[in-house]
Formats: sequence, C-alpha cells, structure tokens
Amino acid sequence: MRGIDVFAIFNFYQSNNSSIAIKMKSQPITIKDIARILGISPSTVSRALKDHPDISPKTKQLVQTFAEKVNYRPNALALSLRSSKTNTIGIVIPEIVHHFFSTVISGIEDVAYGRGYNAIICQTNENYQREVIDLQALVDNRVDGILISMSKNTHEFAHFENLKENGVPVVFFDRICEQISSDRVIADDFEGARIATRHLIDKGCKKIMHLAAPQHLLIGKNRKEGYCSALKEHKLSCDDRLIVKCDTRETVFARADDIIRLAPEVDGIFAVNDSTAIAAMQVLQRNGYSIPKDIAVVGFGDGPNANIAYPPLTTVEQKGYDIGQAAMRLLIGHIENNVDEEEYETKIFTPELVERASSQLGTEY
Amino acid sequence: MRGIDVFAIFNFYQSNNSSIAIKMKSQPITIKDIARILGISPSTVSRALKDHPDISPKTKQLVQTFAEKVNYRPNALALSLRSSKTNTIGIVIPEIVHHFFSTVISGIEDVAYGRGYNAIICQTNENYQREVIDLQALVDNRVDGILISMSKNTHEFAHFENLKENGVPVVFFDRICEQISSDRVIADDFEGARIATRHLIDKGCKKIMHLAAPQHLLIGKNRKEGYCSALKEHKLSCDDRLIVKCDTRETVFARADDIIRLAPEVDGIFAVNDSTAIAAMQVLQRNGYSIPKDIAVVGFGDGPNANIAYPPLTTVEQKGYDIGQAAMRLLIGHIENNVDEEEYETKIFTPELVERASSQLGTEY
DNA sequence: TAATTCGTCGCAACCGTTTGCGGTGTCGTT
DNA sequence: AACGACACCGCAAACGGTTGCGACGAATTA
Repeated sequence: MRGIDVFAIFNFYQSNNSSIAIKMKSQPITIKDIARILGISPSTVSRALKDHPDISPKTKQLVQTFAEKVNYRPNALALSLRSSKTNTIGIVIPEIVHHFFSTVISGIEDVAYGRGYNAIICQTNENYQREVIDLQALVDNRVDGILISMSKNTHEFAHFENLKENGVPVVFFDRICEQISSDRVIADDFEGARIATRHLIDKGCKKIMHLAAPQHLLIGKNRKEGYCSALKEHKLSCDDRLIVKCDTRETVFARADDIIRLAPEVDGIFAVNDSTAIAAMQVLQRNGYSIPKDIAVVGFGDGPNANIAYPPLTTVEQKGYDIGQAAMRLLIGHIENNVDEEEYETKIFTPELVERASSQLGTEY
Repeated sequence: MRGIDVFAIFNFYQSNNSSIAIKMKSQPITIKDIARILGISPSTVSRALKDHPDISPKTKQLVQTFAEKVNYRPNALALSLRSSKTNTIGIVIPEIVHHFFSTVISGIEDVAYGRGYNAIICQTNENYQREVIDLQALVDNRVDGILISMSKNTHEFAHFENLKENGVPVVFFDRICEQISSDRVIADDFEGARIATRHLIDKGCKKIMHLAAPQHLLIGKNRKEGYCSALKEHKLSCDDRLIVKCDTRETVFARADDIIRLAPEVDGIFAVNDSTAIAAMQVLQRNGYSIPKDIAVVGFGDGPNANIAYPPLTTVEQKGYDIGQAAMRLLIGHIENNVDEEEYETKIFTPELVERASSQLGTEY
C-alpha cells in the first residue's frame, strides 16, 4: 500500500520536475525534499543514504534509488558548517602565468585530489593588499589549510600571524617568510646558482657577469651568494662591478647600456632567471656579440622558454612539481594529525642542470 | 555598573585568549561567543554589527568595539548557507600554464573582485573526467555561476546540461560548446586567421603553408577556413597539400620531414598558434633556411614567447584580458538579474595583428 | 490614571545536514 | 499476562548567522 503511494508521488515528482525544468531554474534537491516527498523524516533519509544499521532494508532501497533518480548531491556548505571541515585548501601565489608556479600547482593538485581535497587558487599579482584580502577570504571560507608563496612587495606579516591565531595550518613554499616559523618547502637557490656558475667555469669562462634580483629577496641573495661561492671555489674573484641588478625582461632593456659596457671584458653570464638570460642574449646579439661563441649564458629555473630561445638556453631546473607535492603532503600532515607540536619542517630541493647550446663557450650555434 | 562588568570580562577574555593562543589553535570567534561574553543575545550582536536601528547606540558601540578587538569575521559558510549566495564563481579551464588562459583569468578576476566576487580556478588538464568532477565540486559548493572553456577531450555534454538543471548560470568562453545553448565569448578565429594570412600575402608571399589543428576542434576549423578565405580573396588556390596537421611543438618535430619536403616550394607559413610557429622556424633554420629571408612566418595568439623567438614572431593578439572581462560581466548579469529569459548572447572579439620581424619576407634579421 | 507609543532587546525559526537519544511497535519468553 | 529485547524511526539540537515578531519597560498622550 504505502509503496504504491510513494511511487506515485515519485513519478509525479519526476515528470513534474522535468517539465518545470524547462521553464524555471530549479534549486538543487535536498534531503528535506526527499523526506517530504517520501513521507519520512530527514534523519531517516540521511541514515539511509549512508547505510546506517538502524534503517530497514526496504527504506534504504527506497531512499537510495530515489536519491539516485533525482541526482541528489549533499550541500557541501551545510556539511562544512556542521563538521567544520571543508576539504578545501587555498593556494596563494604571486602569478599563475609563471611556469614555475604552474608546475607547483600541478604537483599540489595531484596530491590534493588523491586525498580528497579541493584546491582554490588565488593570485596576488605581487600585490601586498591583494595577498591580505585573499588570505582573509580563504579564512572566512574556512579552508582547512593554506599553501603560500609570498608576494615580492610584502614587508609586513601580520596577516600571516593572523592565520596562526585562527588555527589555520600553513606551509610556505619557494617564496618563504623568514619571520614566520612554519613548514617550508624550497628550492636550494644557493646550490643551484653554484651548479650553474660552476658549469660556466667548466666550459672555460674566466670572467662571469651576474644579472641579480634585489638582495632583500631571498632568491636574489641566495643565488648571488651561490654564484660568488662557485667563483671563490675556483680562485676567481667575486667582483661587485660584474653584478648588474636586473631580473626581468624590462629591467634588462633598461640597463642594456651597463651590460654592453661590461660585455667586452666578460665571457660568461649567469642570470637569476630565464627571461632575464634570454633578454640579455638578445641585447648582446643586437650589439654584435655571438652566443655562445663570444659569451656563454646560463639561466635559472627551466621553463618552456629555454627551448624556444636562440640559442637554446642552458639553465637549472627547479622541480616545481616535486615542490608542490611535498608542500601539499606537509600540509595534509598538519591538517589530519591535529598535533599542536610546533615542530616545523623544511624540505629542500636541489635544482639540476639542463645543458643546452647557450653555454658551449667558443662554439658556433 | 554593567559597563565595568563587561569590560572586566572583556579584558579577561583578551589576556586569556592571547595566552592560550600560544599553546593551542583557537577556533575563530563567532557571534555566539561575543553574545555569551557580553551577556546579550546573538540577534542583538548581529544587528549591532550592521547598524540596525533597533539597537541602542551604547550597545552598538560596545559590540562593535569588542568585535573589532577580537578581530571578529563572519563565517562565510554560514552566510552562504542561509542566503544561498556564495559570492563565488568557478572558472574551469584546460590549463593555466597557457598564456592566453592566464590573461583571461586576469580579466575575469579584475571584474570579479570589483563586484565583490571571489573566483575559484579549476584546471582540467584537458581531461574529460576531471572536467566532470570539477564541475560537480563547484555545484556542490554552490558557486553562483561558472565560466568554462571546454577540454579538448570532451565529447559528452551531460555534465553541462546538469548545470542548467541545477540552475547554475554558465558562460562559455573561447572553447565553447556548440551543443549547449548559453552565453558565449569568443575570439574571431576566422577573421584572425584571415588577417594573418592577408598580412603574409601583403608581404609578398605567393605560396603559404598552414600548420593546422585538428578539424573537429572549432579553433582548428575556423583558423583553417580564415586562411583559405584570405587566399581565395587574392586569387590564390587553397591547396590541401600545403596544410600540415600539427599544433604543438612536439607534433611539429614529429612531422618535420613533411615540412622540410614542402619548404622549397613555399615562401610563407601561417601556424595555428605561436609555439607551433616557433618550432617550425627552428626546424627550418636547422635545415638551412633563413627566416624571414626565405620564408615568412606568422603565428596566432600573442604570448610572451613571440618576443623571445628568433626572429621575433609576427602574430595576432587574442585579447584574452578583454574576453575574460566580457565573460565575467555576462555572468554577473545572469546571476544578479535572475531573469529566466533564455536570451543568450554571443560576444566576439577580433584579434589584432602584431607585426614583428618573422614576417618581413626577403629581409635579413 | 489608563492607554498608547516608542525604543530595545530576545525568542524562535530557518538554511541543509548529522547524530544522540528516546519512542513506538512487534516479537518471543517466562 | 507481563516482561524485556530488538528493529526501526523521529525529535531536537547543533554548526553560525539572520530576521519576523512579540515582549517588556519607559515615556508620552488622552
């Protein structure tokens, strides 16, 4: 008897729903809807859907097939509110357009999806204000944890402290914040720069110019020091005169005169990143220098550009994918073992040299 | 009297909170917490925080300053659950690493932030399954709307239909779905290809090769037809023999033999995208051809690669930023005027030629 | 003095889901 | 006949916030 009634309503609902679906935007169906239609309580529906032993097989069957038919999906907002667990993590990065960050994201996402987490990506465009706003929005939406790579223009850290006060686990990667104690995953910039510079020396370079990033950035500092270290290793002097401050395509062109002035006495260039290296090659080529015949060049952070450059650029690969995976694993550890131990970990990935034409000093390409 | 009491508790709470903040992760403070501490009801707190006229100035002052002190922030989940409005939109794209999509995202975000929306980005990696999962997750989290650029491998569209049934506004951009009626924002691939091909003809090319994407993709089809149209405009024949199917760096190298075989009789190349164009230039250069002296080359979709290439690549710019802005504006329109009119709009952006060295036929670079 | 108004505030319901606990009905047991 | 055991299901509270409505005291008015 009851069964017949129920299925009558069932069918009515179905046809009714599909007919109105054409005219109006139907709200997603809820457990309460199902309960009302089937004439049972929401709690029973909830339990039936998750095979709770208190529910009779018949009821389970009824509810489950009905839920299937109407394509029921639990409201994630309600679940999160009740459980205070969103299964979502936030990623805050300066710019997604950078190949390095894109690969980091891929690493993060692959681990995240595998463990049932969703990732929401925020880009700050190197803007401090945006970083503050993005982090606040993530906290407001109760993400379970956050992965951050700092903006270049961030010099205050209250918004980071704020995360800890709100109990949000955080892992910094690449652009870490020295003033905040936390888990960290970084590329070994010092060692990478040393490898790159050593390579130039091995290729026969005697006087190597360095195109450097601002020294208040860890990246800039560490890469410069790695460069100096390799020079000293080989009894070469680390001359400040050979260090030109430019770390983007634009700044290279802006300081082109300085580079050209130094070029005659130089036979190698180590640039703080690939686009700087490529821009420098172009500046030199336009001024009559041949690369790598006259001057060998090495970049940093292998992106797809390195292959496209003329000549193809020797560079050190930064292992963004691995860094992303490691960062996500660390974060999950903090989220799931709600251990309050402030035992922070730092993982370091050493870059690897990718040798191409641009560093073969003395050869024609 | 009462004031003194309250502030005593206030101060107690403060010191207590800061002391435990060191040892344990404190949950974010809620309206209920504030109500309990101040000895008033949650409703009063809620109203005080939003300057409701029913609340006395004293109470408002008390609540507001206290909320400020403890850095109260409303729980976005709770707000969304009640209002069924998340102020969040979803972006589903194949790959963020592509410069075009990155710029689209910037356009979207700038409009979104300006109108009080957050954006959550999902990349499908050109994977149909991932696209289904991502869309489902967005719906589960009750985003207010979704912007999609389809994956290459999507041939079923039930998951798109599902969005409409759930009443989620959708705008397709760039990689639109022809089978689903919806708002669309696209680049005029046909016209762009025609402009690019015309440019080669203007530069003196008589026989132009086309490196084409698969013809089941709209992009591939439209760009090829634009190419043919320009040829016919100038009484040149559109010879299928001159069309080589390759649309990535890898496929260019795979079909390098075909390209080289055709090269002697060709004086121009129009490639379906920039990386294909650049790879083709490299293949030709390695085989003794000089560009643009022997063969002029034009790409499609100006990315930063075009500047880095040797020689710098002439290409047509796709206006990703504008497309992103337009798509987001359309979406907001649908979200905020809950008009059920199925009056769908299609916005078309015509690319612009960016002339560089690679297309200056007959000249030395 | 009694009735009305106004200024302040709290109760309770709601959004969608979960879950402890208690209630009902049907057995079988003594 | 009375009891406990068990299967099955619903009530209500909770997550955090909002809001219609009613309550209460004080001040104003008739």
